[in-house]
Formats: sequence, structure tokens, C-alpha cells
Amino acid sequence: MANTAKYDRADVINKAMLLFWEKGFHGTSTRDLQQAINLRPGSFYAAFGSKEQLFKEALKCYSQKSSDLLNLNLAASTSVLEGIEGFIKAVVLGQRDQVPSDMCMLVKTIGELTDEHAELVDESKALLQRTEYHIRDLLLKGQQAGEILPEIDCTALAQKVIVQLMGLRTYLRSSNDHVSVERLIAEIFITSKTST
Amino acid sequence: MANTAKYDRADVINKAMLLFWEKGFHGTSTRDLQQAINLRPGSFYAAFGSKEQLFKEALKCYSQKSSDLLNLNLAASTSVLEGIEGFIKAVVLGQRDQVPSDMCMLVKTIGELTDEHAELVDESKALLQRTEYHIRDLLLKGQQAGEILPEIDCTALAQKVIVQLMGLRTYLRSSNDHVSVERLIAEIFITSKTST
DNA sequence: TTTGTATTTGATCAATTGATCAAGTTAAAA
DNA sequence: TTTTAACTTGATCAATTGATCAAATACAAA
Repeated sequence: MANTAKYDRADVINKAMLLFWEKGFHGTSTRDLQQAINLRPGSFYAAFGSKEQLFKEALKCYSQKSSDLLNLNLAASTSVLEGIEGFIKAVVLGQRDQVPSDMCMLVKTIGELTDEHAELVDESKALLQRTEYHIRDLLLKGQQAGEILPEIDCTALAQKVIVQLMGLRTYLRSSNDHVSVERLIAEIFITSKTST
Repeated sequence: MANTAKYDRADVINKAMLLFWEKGFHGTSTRDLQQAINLRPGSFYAAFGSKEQLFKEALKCYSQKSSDLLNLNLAASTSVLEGIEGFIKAVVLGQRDQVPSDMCMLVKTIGELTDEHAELVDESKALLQRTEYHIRDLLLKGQQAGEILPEIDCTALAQKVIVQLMGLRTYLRSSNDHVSVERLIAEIFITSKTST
């Protein structure tokens, strides 16, 4: 063996994620990154190989943080539906100044990039799909617990949730209208809930 | 007077719009543009001043095309609600292979760009808001015509339409699931329509 | 036809891009 | 302590970026 790396890989990826999230793939130069994470080109390319590979790691990091936030809201709630709604509120409204962009990093990525960076687009799509399946499974659990009307198709409802998340975050970035967005969030599950 | 320009400005802006829509602001180089519109740098900068100014013109062009499509669907329909729903279907599902991207160019722009290009972000936001107001006014007209339940808030419904448009176009780009998206479109006005 | 001005052309600019590499430095293993 | 392999550093690369400009060209007005 020999020398050991002086940086914390997870921390470095997290910092890169925040910068990519804010400025996008093309809007972030490798010099921006190297400065933000305090690595010289040699270490940078030894650690990640290319800007594209680091971006892919950043996407995974972002998705993991998002998943953590969902689990946090579930743990703090007494019902699945309440947990998911708490997650939606947290993501769309709750952390606006703790985060570099109102919009979803995965949405920003599939919006920005073309076939030229197919691997990054595909990764973003896959991570979005994973989130959708996660929410579908949670909804099914809530349905079994009697929180959701038995005639509701939870696969379709999960799709609706993802569409609302995409739409609402983008709408908020565009309009900055908190009040209306809060109302629109409250409407998402209104016809699916069992009356309690 | 003297020499006259050999290009059609509207045509040039339209071609630039299509390229910007596909590849985004940073993903499109001035050389890409100059080749696509067949203009040498001198003519290019004499005509548009900068990449940013041409992008702004492209945004306006995009929004005008979108408005034209809405009016086309209204003209082809017997009711306002049918016209708006036709527009949504056309935008989200109907022209997927006639257009360089599934996603809305205005959404792509506010997603890609930061304060560094505030003028372009603001222009995109303004054009999105104009569309929302346009739809709100149409919905009010439909409500006066008895198509929409009198207790419905058309301002809120117009917001909902914009959110769905943003969400559904993005979701389709991500999932490629036509069938589900078609179902989600049908649900938009389901609780607002008067029963006929 | 001549004149004068607007347009077109292609070379070129300085800055930035993503990435490479050899030399120097560090610390674990022998 | 010596060895050795991994890491760090900063100069540097070729390519591309947005943009400028002088010279050549073309056309409407005189």
C-alpha cells in the first residue's frame, strides 16, 4: 500500500451534487467543481474519471437524499398517506432556502440533456421510476391499512403523485405562488382518502 | 439605401428556436446556430447582437406557436373545454415526432438557467404566466356558457391546467407511458364539467 | 452607370472548456 | 529505515466557446 486520500468521497460527491443541481450539467465547469470540492485535476480525474461519471454519482446521491426525506416523513407520521403528503410538502414547499434549486434535479437533467448524454438521462429516468414504485408500494400498504378507498388503483395514483411533484415544483419555480401550490397539494389525495 | 438581407428573419428565428428547444441554451453553440440558419458570424451578430438575444426571440417564437396551437384547437371545437382539452392532448401526445423535445421549452429554460441569465428566465416565466391567464379567461368564458360548474374557481383551475401540462409533458419524457398520460389528461376537467 | 451604404464573408481573437501528465509528496508495508 | 505504491500538485494540452472585424460583395438611390 501507499498514501491515503485526504478527502471524504461522500462529502465530495455531495458538494458536487449541490453544484450540479443548481447550475446543471453544462452550466457547471470542471473548474467550478474542482474549486467547490477542493481537488486538483489529477485527484479529480483519478477519483471520478470524468465530469459525466461524477454527475452520475451526483444523481444517485440526490435520489438517496430524496428517499431519506420520504422515509423521515413516514417515520414522523401515523399513516402512510400523511407521510407521503408530508414528503410532498417538504420537497415542494418546506426546504426552499436549504436547497440550491426549487426544481427536481432528475427533472432538470432529463430536461437539459439529450441523446449525447444518454447514460445520464437514462439514470435519471430510472431513479424517477424507482421513486414512483416506492410510492406505489407505500400506497398499497396504506390501502391495506384502510387509509385509501379499495376501488383506487394505487399504480395510477402513484403516477399521479409523481406528475404532481414534477408539475408543482416547476410551477412554484415559475410563479413563486406558495399559497396556490399548498392548495393544489391538499387536493392530490382528496378523492382517494377514506373518510375518517 | 444599399444591400438587402438575403435571409428571412422569421424563418431564421424559427430554426434557431427548434435547435435551442432541443439542446437547451448551453447545449447549443453559436456555431451550431450559424450552421442551422446558414449565417456567417458577421450577419449573425448584426442581426441578433448575441446568443442571449436570439434565445429570447426564440422563446417568444415558441410561445407564439403554442398560442397558435391553442387557438387552432379552440376553432376546431364546439366548446371551450373541448378546445382546451384538445390543446392539452395535442401538446402532450399529439405532435411527439414533429417536435424536437417532449418537454415545454419554457419549462426547460427555467430549469436550465440561473440568475446568470435572469432575463431569459424572467421572459420564460412571463410567457408561462401569459398562457395561464389566457387559459383562465377561456375557462371563465366556458363557465359563462354553462360548460363549467358555477362554483368552480377558474383562476385555480387554470393553475391546475398549467401544473398538469408541466407535469405530464415531463412525465411522458421520463416514462414514455402514453396510455397512462392519456388517462391522466382525461381526469383534469372531470370534477369541473357540468353534466351534459 | 455611378455612388454610397448595408450586408456577407472568413479569418481571427481571447477566454474557457474537459482532460492529461510528469514531478513532487505522503504514508503504509517490508 | 527503506521501499513502494498511491495520492497531490500545477503546468499544460488541444478543442471549443462567444464574439469581433476588415475586406469583399451586392443592391437601391442618385
